[in-house]
Amino acid sequence: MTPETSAPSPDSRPTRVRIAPSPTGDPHVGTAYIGLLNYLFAAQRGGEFVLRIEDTDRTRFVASSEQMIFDALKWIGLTWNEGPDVGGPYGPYRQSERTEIYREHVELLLRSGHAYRSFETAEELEEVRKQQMAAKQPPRYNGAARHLSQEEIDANLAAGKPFVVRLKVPLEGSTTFRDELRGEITFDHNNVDDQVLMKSDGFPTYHLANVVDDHLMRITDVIRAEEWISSTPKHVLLYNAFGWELPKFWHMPLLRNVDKSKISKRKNPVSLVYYRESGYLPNAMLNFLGLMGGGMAQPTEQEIVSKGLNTKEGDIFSLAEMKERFDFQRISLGGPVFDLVKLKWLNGEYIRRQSPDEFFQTLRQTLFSDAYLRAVAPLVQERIETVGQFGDMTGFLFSDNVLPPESVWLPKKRQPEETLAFAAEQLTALEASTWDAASIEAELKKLGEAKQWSVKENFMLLRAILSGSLTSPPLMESLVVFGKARSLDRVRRFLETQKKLANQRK
RNA sequence: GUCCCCGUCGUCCAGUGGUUAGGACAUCGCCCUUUCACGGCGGUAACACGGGUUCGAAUCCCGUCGGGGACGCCA
Repeated sequence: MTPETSAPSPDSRPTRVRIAPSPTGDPHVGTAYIGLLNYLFAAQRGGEFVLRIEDTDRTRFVASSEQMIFDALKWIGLTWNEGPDVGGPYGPYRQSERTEIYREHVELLLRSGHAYRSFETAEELEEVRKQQMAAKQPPRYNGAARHLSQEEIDANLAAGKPFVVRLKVPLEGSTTFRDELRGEITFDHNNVDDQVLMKSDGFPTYHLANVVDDHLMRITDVIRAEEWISSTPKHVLLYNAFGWELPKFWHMPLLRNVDKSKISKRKNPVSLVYYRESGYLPNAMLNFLGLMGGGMAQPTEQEIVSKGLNTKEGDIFSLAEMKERFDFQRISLGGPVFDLVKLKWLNGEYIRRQSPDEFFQTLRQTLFSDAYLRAVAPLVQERIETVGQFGDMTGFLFSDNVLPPESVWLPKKRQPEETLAFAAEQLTALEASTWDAASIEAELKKLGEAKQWSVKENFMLLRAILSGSLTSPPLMESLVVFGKARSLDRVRRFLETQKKLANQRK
């Protein structure tokens, strides 16, 4: 293990960091947050920032996601030196294109006795896990396959039985690693599971792929979210098994919902697409993310005086200033709440600082872009008699705060409670739906049938939530044009508001 | 439940043994203003608790409590 020392980094390798998003859906604010941190870290040390796509999960793979991630990161102003789109000397940068590499490395581990094949099915494991939970035991793999004889293994292999490869965690002892922000962290090996390294479909899990890639890509500092701390011992064990030098680990605090739980789409808009489409400015978003965790030193009294700063200026800074002053050692470890109220204030500051022409350009590029107007126009062309009526019909597509009164959203033969419950179901159905008119309609109808809601009741409720009115352009088309991220948010906000109102009445 | 991490106003951050515990957002009041917003001024509001260490603890140590994360053939 590395001896404890406060001397400058023993390895004089050039700094290389990476962001490794998984293309499973919309680009996430957490990705932007960790991306920003990695970007700054590299920029401050003259290092390289690598973008690697972790697409080893076939079941959750979303084809459109990768491009959306690129676009979203570029939108907030981050660029990378190496990645699937720009190439680089350590490619390929898509894990699905590196399967041969992982196969070779698994073979190495198998041969050196650091890993073993395991033939249980996912169902069998699930069963065991349930029993363990019921018996209040920690849910863990029991290590049965460790004891398979070579004959048994060969027989299973010959029979074509699917298998996974697991890490053989030592039964005794513990693993200690250094977190650059927290100091040493120790895990007893009896609390570390025999992690699956390669799935039965031949794809590696994150744990194997990230270690192999980080090493091969010469990553010096692993800057990732705190949720990874408990699997870091597995990674350390892997580095040791391969005989590789450890990178430094920096675990960043997790962004939180208002209730302090890990930020999630159920409780907070997390899609960068949502923020872009709702008219948040990219530099405001980046500034806000820089505020999370407190890595930016506040300006000193002298700076405030010499630069003539307002007191609130301490919270307002650009990417360039972050490169200059952001200090990783200052990061506070309490998980910061992603507070939309403050984000909105910050965004307002940025809007007010734009010149009239800049603001005009912002409008033309967002809410009044040609693309958006082109999409909205066909919804109303045959429904209006003067162009002046355009706003009357489409206001909800240009508004942020649409909230129908109960007289509008409550169907005649329904109670408020069952209606809100159904709206929550609609939200779930919409979340799961592909975003085109036919798919949305099918999902909603399926739900209506299951819950005994007529098509009319079903669609009118959603129409009321989306448009705030009983009259609107065609529902499905409106949803499509308004966009998935914003539509979901509108339903979510409707439900939250009604919940609050109900609580007030009590 | 087990393991790990964390703990200053409602929220985001300052504070690294001696401060009237500071700023920003939010909130409340006043001013500006035809309205709203912006802007200006002011107020309410926090060291989770209990033990130590020390002349002195928000700051150091221990415990309790609280919050969070992980415990997947997801990342």
